[in-house]
Parts: sequence; C-alpha cells; structure tokens
Amino acid sequence: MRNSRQKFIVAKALSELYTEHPTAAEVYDKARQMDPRISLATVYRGLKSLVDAGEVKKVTVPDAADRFDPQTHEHHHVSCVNCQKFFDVDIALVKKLRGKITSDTGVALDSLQLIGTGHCQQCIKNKKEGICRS
Amino acid sequence: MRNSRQKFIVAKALSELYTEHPTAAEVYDKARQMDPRISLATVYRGLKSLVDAGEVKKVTVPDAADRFDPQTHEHHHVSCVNCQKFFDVDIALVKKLRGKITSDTGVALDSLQLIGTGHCQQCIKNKKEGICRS
DNA sequence: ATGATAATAGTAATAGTTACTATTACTATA
DNA sequence: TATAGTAATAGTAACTATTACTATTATCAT
Repeated sequence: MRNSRQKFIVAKALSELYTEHPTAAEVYDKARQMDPRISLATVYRGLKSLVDAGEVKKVTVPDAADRFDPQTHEHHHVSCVNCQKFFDVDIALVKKLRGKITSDTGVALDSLQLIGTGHCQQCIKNKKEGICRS
Repeated sequence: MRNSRQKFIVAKALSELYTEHPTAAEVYDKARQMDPRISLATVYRGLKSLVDAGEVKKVTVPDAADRFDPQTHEHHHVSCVNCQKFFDVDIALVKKLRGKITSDTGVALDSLQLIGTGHCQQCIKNKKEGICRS
C-alpha cells in the first residue's frame, strides 16, 4: 500500500470529524476542503483501506448509509432516527458476548456490532414543545 | 390496511422460509411460485407493512441486503461471510442491554440489533480441506 | 532518474430499494 | 349486489449508496 496524498487527506478528514461518525459523503465534503480535486471514489477507497488496516471501523446503520468511526476500541452505537445524531455505547456487558456467541453458533467472529435506533432526549423534548413532529 | 391476495402471498412466502432469514429477492422468488404476476415492488411493500405491523423483523446486515425474519421474539444474528448462512443468537445477556443503553445515552429505543459476521464451522472445515478458499 | 505498477479522477455501472402512474380490486354503504 | 371511493397493484423509472472501469498520474524501489 502506497502512501498517497489522497489517502492522507481521507485520514485527516476523518480525524477532524472524530466524534461525528461521518458517512462517506461527509468525509468527502471535508476532504474537498483540503483538496477540491479529490473524488468520491477515492474517498471510498481510502476509507476501505483504513478499515482493512484496522484503523477505522465501519458502522452499518439500518435504513441509512454506512458510517465510519476512527475510534477502534470495542464500542457500539445508537442513532436518533429523527436528527441522525450518533451516540457511543460502551458497556462492559457487550464485551462478554463474543465468546458466548462463538460457542453457541460455531461462528468465528470477524465483526460484532450492536446498533440501536430510536429518539434522543433532545428530539423527544422538541416534539413535546411542538418544534418538530417526528 | 386492506387484505389483498398479494399481501397474503408475501406473508405465506415468508412463513415458508421460516428459518431461512430470506432477503426481499428470495421472498420474491418464493412468492412468484404462488403467483408469477406478483411484482418485486409489491413484495417490498408487503414486507414493509408486515414490519410496520410488528409481525416481521427486518435485519440489517453489513455489506449485504436486508433480511426478513418472521420470528419476532427478541433475538439476534450472526452470518457467515462465506456461505451467507444465518445463525440465530438468543442470549439472555443481550436482553439486559436495553435499559442500560437508554439510561446511558438517553435514546428511547425503537430497535436494537446485534449482528455479527464471521466464518461458520462448515466453511472453516471446507477451507482446511481445500474445498473452498474463503 | 527511471521503470513498474499502485493509485487516481472522472464517470459508468451495479445493487438494493423506493417512487411514480395508470389500472385493478377491496370493502363500506345504499 | 351494484357502486363509489380509494388503497393496493403491476410495471417500470428513478434514486441512493457503493463499486467497477479506463485512461492517466504519481509513488517508490532500484
């Protein structure tokens, strides 16, 4: 794997969106601020090589685009279906699951993710106050 | 929601694939055996109304099409990235997570799913014997 | 410096899913 | 049981997210 300027930009863009759990499109937007000539395909390739190298985790989200997370320690996510905000879930309980799942199913796990969807406090509050309807 | 012949067919097709965790396309194939005139869009609509009615769960899978599961009790899944076979995960531990997640993040959960990917015993065995390479 | 080739930009193509539109068929009511 | 209102359908186009293709450019071991 060669070190290209573009790969560096993708990694940089992602790190600047550290807590944002950005989609590929959002990483692309940020990357273009550094180099307007970069292409979306290059961003996808860059993200893929970071994921393959284990430096970034890809998060699959129901009914929405994948997101990319530079925090690689084992943790999980819930997202608000109204505002799309992401919340980290770091629960010791989850860490115990891997061994149990493998012994129960016989599947040697490559990846394990817990993903929840729902409504965050802010959106629930806004709805009550009639600011939004979802 | 009216009761149409097509919706019945979709529900029937899904129930015949009870343990298969079929994709929409697989439900479509099965449904066409009962009525070759049914359309893929109708299958998607039928599945959506079943999911909305809480009679079926939609399972989001990393790097693959969604799957539909007529078993609605709380359980989770792991899939083999080689043969795409699905395994049910029914672990008491997981049931404890909901309350903890909501209290930690403030998100009122609509859905929670744990999805793992990896290699199943059969595929690991096959690989050792040189039957396949993945 | 140079040559082999990995990576890129730009774009076409693909997969999965949803939207659109004219038509069909449920179902409540008379 | 005929009919009117309208939800649902078939067929297909469109859309979104992602990957593949191709000619060109840039990296880096030598």
